[in-house]
Amino acid sequence: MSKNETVKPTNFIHQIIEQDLQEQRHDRVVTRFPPEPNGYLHIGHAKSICLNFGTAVKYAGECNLRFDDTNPEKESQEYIDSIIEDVRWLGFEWAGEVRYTSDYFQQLYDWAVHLIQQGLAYVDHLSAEEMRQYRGTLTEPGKNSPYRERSVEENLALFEQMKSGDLPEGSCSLRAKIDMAAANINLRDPVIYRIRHAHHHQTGNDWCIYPSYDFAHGQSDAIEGVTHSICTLEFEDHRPLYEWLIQNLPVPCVPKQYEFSRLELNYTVTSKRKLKQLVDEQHVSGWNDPRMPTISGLRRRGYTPAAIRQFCDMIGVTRSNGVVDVAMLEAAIREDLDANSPRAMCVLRPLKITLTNYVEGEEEWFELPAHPKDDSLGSRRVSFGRHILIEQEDFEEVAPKKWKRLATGEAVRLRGAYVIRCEEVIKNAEGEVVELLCTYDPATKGANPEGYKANGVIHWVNAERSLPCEVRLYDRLFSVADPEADKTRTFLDYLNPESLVTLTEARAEPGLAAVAAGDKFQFERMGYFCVDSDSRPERLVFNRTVTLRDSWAKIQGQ
RNA sequence: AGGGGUAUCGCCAAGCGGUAAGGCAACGGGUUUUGAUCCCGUCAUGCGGAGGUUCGAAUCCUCCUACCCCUGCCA
Repeated sequence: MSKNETVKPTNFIHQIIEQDLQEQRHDRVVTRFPPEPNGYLHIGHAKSICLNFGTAVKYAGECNLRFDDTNPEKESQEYIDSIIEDVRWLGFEWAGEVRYTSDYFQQLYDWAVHLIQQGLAYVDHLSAEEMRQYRGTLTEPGKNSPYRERSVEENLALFEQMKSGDLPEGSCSLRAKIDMAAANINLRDPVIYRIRHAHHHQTGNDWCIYPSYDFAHGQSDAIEGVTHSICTLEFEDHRPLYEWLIQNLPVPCVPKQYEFSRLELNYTVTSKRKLKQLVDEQHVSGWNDPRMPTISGLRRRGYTPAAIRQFCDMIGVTRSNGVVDVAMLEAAIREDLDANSPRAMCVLRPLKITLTNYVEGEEEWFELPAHPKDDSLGSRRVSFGRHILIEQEDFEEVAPKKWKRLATGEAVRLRGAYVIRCEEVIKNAEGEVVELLCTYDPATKGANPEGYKANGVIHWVNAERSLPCEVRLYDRLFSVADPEADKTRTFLDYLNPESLVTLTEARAEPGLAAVAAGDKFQFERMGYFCVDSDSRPERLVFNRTVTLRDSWAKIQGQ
C-alpha cells in the first residue's frame, strides 16, 4: 500500500486501527455505540457517536447501536426512543437491528454458570455493607469472603436459586473469584450478577437477576464481533477485568477496549444526573429545552447535525482531559448557518418611523436575494411603505463615535430599500423616544445617495405588512465557565438568569408567513434563528440559535 | 512506595529523534447595501520542572511537580 493510499489517521484510535488492519489482526472494523437508556443524549455522547459511527464509515466497517440495559430500575422506553431519534438525526445508521444487552441475557447467564463450573465465580451472602468492609481500601488489601470457597455444586444450586426468584434483593450476589488483594479494586472479586425484582423494559419479568456492566459489556462486544470497543477514560481501570472475563469465557472472539477522554464544555454541565436535575426541578422546560446541551435541546435551538459533526471533528479525540470552549461549538454552527440559511429581516424591538414624504397608502415590493453569496437560495419579496419599523438599538439621538446607524439629522440606508434621514424625534411623557419622523430619498433605490453619505445599513420591516412574532433569545445556561468548580455551592447557584429573554413585540418580513418548525434563517444583523415547535401561523415563534459575530459590541466594550 | 492515567499558545490539537501544523479565541488591516461573511497579516527560540543520553530531544532515560479516575449488588 503506497503512502497516499493509506487513510490519514485523525486520532490515536485510528492509528491503532490502521496498524491492526495492516498487520492483519483484523480484516474489518466493528464498533458499537452503547448508551444506557437512562437519560437523553448530550453533546458528550455526540463525540462518542461521531467517533464510533465515524470510524465505521471511515474504514468501511460497521457500528452497532446497543442499549446497555442491565439496570432496569433506571431505564425506560422513553429514553430508548429519544436516543434512536438522536442518533439518526445526527446522520448515522447502525448495522442491522437495534441491539440490547438484554438480548444476550440467556447467553450471559450460561457464561456465568460456566465461570462457576470453572471455579471462577461464587455466590456470596455478604451484605452490601459487609462487602464494602471486606473490600479493603485504596491503600489496604481486601480480605476473602467466608463464602468464597464453596463447592461448585453449591454455587450452581445457589445461583439457580437466585434466578428462580425465591431470594430477596440484596440477600446474595454472584462474584467473580479473582483477587481480593489486587491493587486494582475492580479485580477484588467484582459482583457480576445481582438480584433485582424489577420489571425490565425489554424482557419484562423474565429475569430477576441482572448482570453487572462489567460482566455484560465485554461479552456483548464479543457476541457482536466488535473489534474495537471504544469507551471513556473512567473505564480504563476496568480493562483488566474486561480482559479477564474474555479470557476465561468461551467467547467467539476477542474485542479490545480503548479509552478516550470525555468531552467537557464550559458554561454548561454534561453529567446525566445534573441534566436530569435541571429537568426534574424545572429549571428548564424539559430535556429538549434549547438551553440544554442535549442533542434534542441543540436541535430545538437550531443546531444542525452537520455543525455538531463538524464540532466533533474540531475537538479531536485524545486521552487528555480538557474543557472545550463553547465558542468552538458556536463557530461550528455559524459556519454552517452562514453558508446555508436564507436571510430575512426581523425587527426584535420595534421603533416606529413615519416617512413624511412617502405617500400614505402607497406600497412597493422589493425583490431581495435570500443569500448574499449563494443565488441558488433564490430571492424573497419585502414590502415597503410610509410606516416602517426599525430596531430600537439602531437609533441614537446623538450619534456616538463610529456610529453606523440612524441618529437625529443623519442618514442611514434601509437594507435593500432607500436611504432615509431622521428629521424629528417624538417622545412620550417619560421622555422616551416613541417615534421618528423621517424623509426618504427616492433617488437612492439601488443607487448611492448623491452629495452625501449614509452612515450605514440597518434592517427594517413595513409596519403594516410585517408579521407579529415572539422571539426567544437564548444565551448560555450558566453565567460562569465552570459551574461545578466551587464545591461549597451547587451548580444551580450559577444558572444564568438571562439565559432566556422572551420578546413579544417582534415583527418579521411578510415572506416568513409560511414557515414550518425547524426552518432556519439569518435575521440580518441580529443572528441565526429557527422556527420553534410552539410556532403557529398566526403567532410565529423563533429561537435564537446563536448571535452573529459582533465587532461593534467589542468596540463598545473597549 | 495503593492502582491507573494526563501534561505542547487563552481553549482544542498535530507532532512518534532532524530543529514547534491546524482550528477556536484575540489583535491589526482590506472588501462589503448585514459592524455578518470573505480576504490579508500578527500570535510558542518554546513543548509541566530539573537533570541526563545524542551531532541533534516536545519526542529516549532518570527524578520531581500538578491535575484527572478508582473503595455501587450504577454505567
